[in-house]
Amino acid sequence: MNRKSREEWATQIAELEQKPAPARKEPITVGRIVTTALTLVEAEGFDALTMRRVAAALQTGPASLYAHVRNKADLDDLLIGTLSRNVSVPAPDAERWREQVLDVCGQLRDQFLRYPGIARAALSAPPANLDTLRITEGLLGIFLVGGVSPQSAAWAIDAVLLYVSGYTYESSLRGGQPDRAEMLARLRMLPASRFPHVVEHVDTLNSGEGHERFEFALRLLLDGLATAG
Amino acid sequence: MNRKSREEWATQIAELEQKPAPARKEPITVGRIVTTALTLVEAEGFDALTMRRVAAALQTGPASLYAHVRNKADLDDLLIGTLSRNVSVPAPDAERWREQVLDVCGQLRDQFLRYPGIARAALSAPPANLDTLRITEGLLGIFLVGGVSPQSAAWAIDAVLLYVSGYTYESSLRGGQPDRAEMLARLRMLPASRFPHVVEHVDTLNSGEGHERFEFALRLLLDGLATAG
DNA sequence: TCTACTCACGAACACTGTTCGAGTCAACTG
DNA sequence: CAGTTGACTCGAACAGTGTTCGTGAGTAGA
Repeated sequence: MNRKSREEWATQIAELEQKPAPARKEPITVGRIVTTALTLVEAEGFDALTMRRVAAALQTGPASLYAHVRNKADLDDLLIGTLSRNVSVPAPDAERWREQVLDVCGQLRDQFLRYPGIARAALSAPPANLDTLRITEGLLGIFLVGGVSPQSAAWAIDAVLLYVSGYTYESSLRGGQPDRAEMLARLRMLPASRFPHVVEHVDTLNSGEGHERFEFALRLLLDGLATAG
Repeated sequence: MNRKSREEWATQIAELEQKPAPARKEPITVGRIVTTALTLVEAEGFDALTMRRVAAALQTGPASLYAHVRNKADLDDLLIGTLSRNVSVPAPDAERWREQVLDVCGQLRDQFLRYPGIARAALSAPPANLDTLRITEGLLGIFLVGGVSPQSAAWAIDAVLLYVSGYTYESSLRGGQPDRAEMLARLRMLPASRFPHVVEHVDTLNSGEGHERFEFALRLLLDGLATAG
């Protein structure tokens, strides 16, 4: 029994003493990572989503996450997938196809707005995600039953989803009303000589409560579709 | 003459020796920073745009930039402003207002595509930038002369600019054809039971050469405008 | 009981944006 | 002409980022 084993013996005893119940830490899973990440984004925004912070919330180090998730980008995709799984696509109804599209887009919008800034991940996400494809599939069915040609439908879906992501991203950036008041004040300072139309319609430019702008843009797209075939 | 001054004396002599022509380094200006940043983005993309790399290209340290630029976000704004200054807005022509809008959007699109990924900065940029407001002003004039109501014009401009940014951002992410072939292959692997429409129209979904999708979406918006007033 | 094998994770690496404070130089002022 | 002011430069550092490596612990199978 040499010196070294004496030390080991001592540490063993010490461990015995100070570990009454380490309680077998609950194992890390992809699901736990995703839900932790989502609550983090919901509370503090997408910029606060950090491998380190997710790991800390799970009471571990960042290295532990990489056994379940390839990348941060991979994690972002998982989040978008989870959000997409929360929108329900209705069975196509030829009479109400426009409203159905608006409904799906509205659901997606609300999901994105609930997690501020996450739309950036949606813009960066690869389009071959299974969960987002489910939405594409559903929209495609709705468009086709509405009499839209496959070509137009495909491109329209692209445009519509792009708009939803862009809209929600912008919305979550420009957060509150103070920002809006500030911008109005700045717009009023513009010289009317160089910006005649902007100055004249400054109030109109900033109008639009709730999601009026959102619906307006989407209806524009859909109405154009109906006329163009 | 103590020890310290001897050292100073020595370093003075050494400097005299080794500085035949330090050539008075050209001073850093906002303009030099912006052009340096733009060439960097053009060559390596927006993700490579780093204060350190800009500083290195100017043969200095990152701290030197902060005397001319408040933030990295501030630098991003300057870049967007510079790009916006490169698009020329035509004098409104009631007969051709739709084509004029498409023209302006096309210019903006080409500017953004030339500097891959910079559209993200456009999405994050505050809307009260003087240079982007010049474009808004121009578009507003075109819409109004085309008989569009101020309300619709304001919202349509928002939608159109948002679409341009989103489109160019996505385009510069999904870079080349290998990516596209890969995605096509993946789409073909989908089970037709769950994704009937996607599988059936897989080729249509990925069609669209050049900027066909771009023009399609914008025309949809503008045509809808014409009918909706 | 011994051996694989998967998972957890401390430590480190190479980055990032940003600040501080000391130093340098040009231009205005008395 | 001397002196001071104020703008500019920039080395060093700080706190934070994503990611990898190697070690170690625990479980499952032979």
